[in-house]
Amino acid sequence: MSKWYPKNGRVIFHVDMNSFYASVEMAYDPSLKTKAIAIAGNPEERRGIIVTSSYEARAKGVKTTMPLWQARRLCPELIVLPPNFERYRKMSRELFKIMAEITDLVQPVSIDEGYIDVTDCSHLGSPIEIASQLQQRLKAELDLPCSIGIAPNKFLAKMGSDMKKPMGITIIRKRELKDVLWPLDIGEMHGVGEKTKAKFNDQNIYTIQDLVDADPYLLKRVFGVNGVRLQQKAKGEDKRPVDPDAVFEFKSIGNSETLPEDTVEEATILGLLRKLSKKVSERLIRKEVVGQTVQLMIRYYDRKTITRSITLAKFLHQEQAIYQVAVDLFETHWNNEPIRLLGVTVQGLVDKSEIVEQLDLFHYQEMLKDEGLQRTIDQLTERYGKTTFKKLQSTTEQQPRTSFQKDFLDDYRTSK
DNA sequence: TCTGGGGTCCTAGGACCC
DNA sequence: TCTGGGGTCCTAGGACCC
Repeated sequence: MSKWYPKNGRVIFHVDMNSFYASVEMAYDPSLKTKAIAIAGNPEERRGIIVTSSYEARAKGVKTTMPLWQARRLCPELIVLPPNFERYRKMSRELFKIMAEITDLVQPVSIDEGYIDVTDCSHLGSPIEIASQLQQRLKAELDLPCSIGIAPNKFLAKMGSDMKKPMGITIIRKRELKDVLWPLDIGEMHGVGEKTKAKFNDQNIYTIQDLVDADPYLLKRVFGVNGVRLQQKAKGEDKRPVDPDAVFEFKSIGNSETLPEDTVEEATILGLLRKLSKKVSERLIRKEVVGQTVQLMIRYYDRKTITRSITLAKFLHQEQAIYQVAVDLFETHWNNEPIRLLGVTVQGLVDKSEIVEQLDLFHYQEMLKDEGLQRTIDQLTERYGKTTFKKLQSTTEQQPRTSFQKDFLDDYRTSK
């Protein structure tokens, strides 16, 4: 083992692509290099925002999430491109393929960043040599710049990759924390956003050092488990492993869309719900998963946002089924005020192969449409309670075992 | 002329079970 | 007839990240 590797402990990389979407566009069209460019959702529409921008644009004050019109005012020569996600996904696959040549222990965390556990890669050189080679390869073969953080755990590696951009390599060692990490503003910490920063400030915590020194009981009381966890990380402790399989463990799949104009028009609304349901269904089917909960999101004209969801007795993945539930939720919960955005998400995902019972759409239709049956279900729900009713309904449809279940089944059949 | 779209995780309250 | 307390599931909302 090389002397570069600690005897105990790990060596983790965090690889972060620099202004990824803009860099991909520049790689495709080199004439864009050195120009101020930005990727913005729907450049034609009034509600576009900056998704990413080149360093030239950033120099003019253009920032991510800034409304497009504001960016154009700051930087009139800005070249605005619509996002080409197909292109970015393809590039993403290429760069993770290159990372995977180092080791299998690669965990993508988003389209443009990932962790690599190189603890057992000493045969390839020192960590800094491996990182440097990786960075050069990504630049040479894909024409994409990246920054790499090297540290004994994920959190510190993540903080490291953020410190030198573009094309930086930063090593953070445990013994250097007090010099390189702790002086930073608490808001710089990964996992601390605007709200948490303000809350920390209320407790007289302004730097990461302050968090390290804070009373753990106070943190637990005011911030819950998150406070304690953040303090652990600030101290440089983070045991989370690099998990190559995490990327396959989807928990939800959803699509949402802002309307060109706020609307109360049902035809427009239902049209969008249809479109969103279709998109979600296609993604579920492509990933070979089914879900049990459908969530509808409504954002009103004043940005007030509500979510309403329902967990079904069966799993679903088909467009028509998702659409019906979404419409049902919509009809029930819409307050008739103008709508800005709609979203449809399917949660509680399970591999399709794990589901014995296949969902049939008409089961849900039956429940909704057959008035008589619906009344029966309502009555029985009232008699047995909602949770119990659902449970009993599914168990007794197979084979009742307890006397309680048998009684229920009698009720169920009689009233049916 | 404000502020997109894809997610994850945590919390808190209510219903219900035992 | 009144009353506990632990645990799970479901739902809604919020914070955060890229």
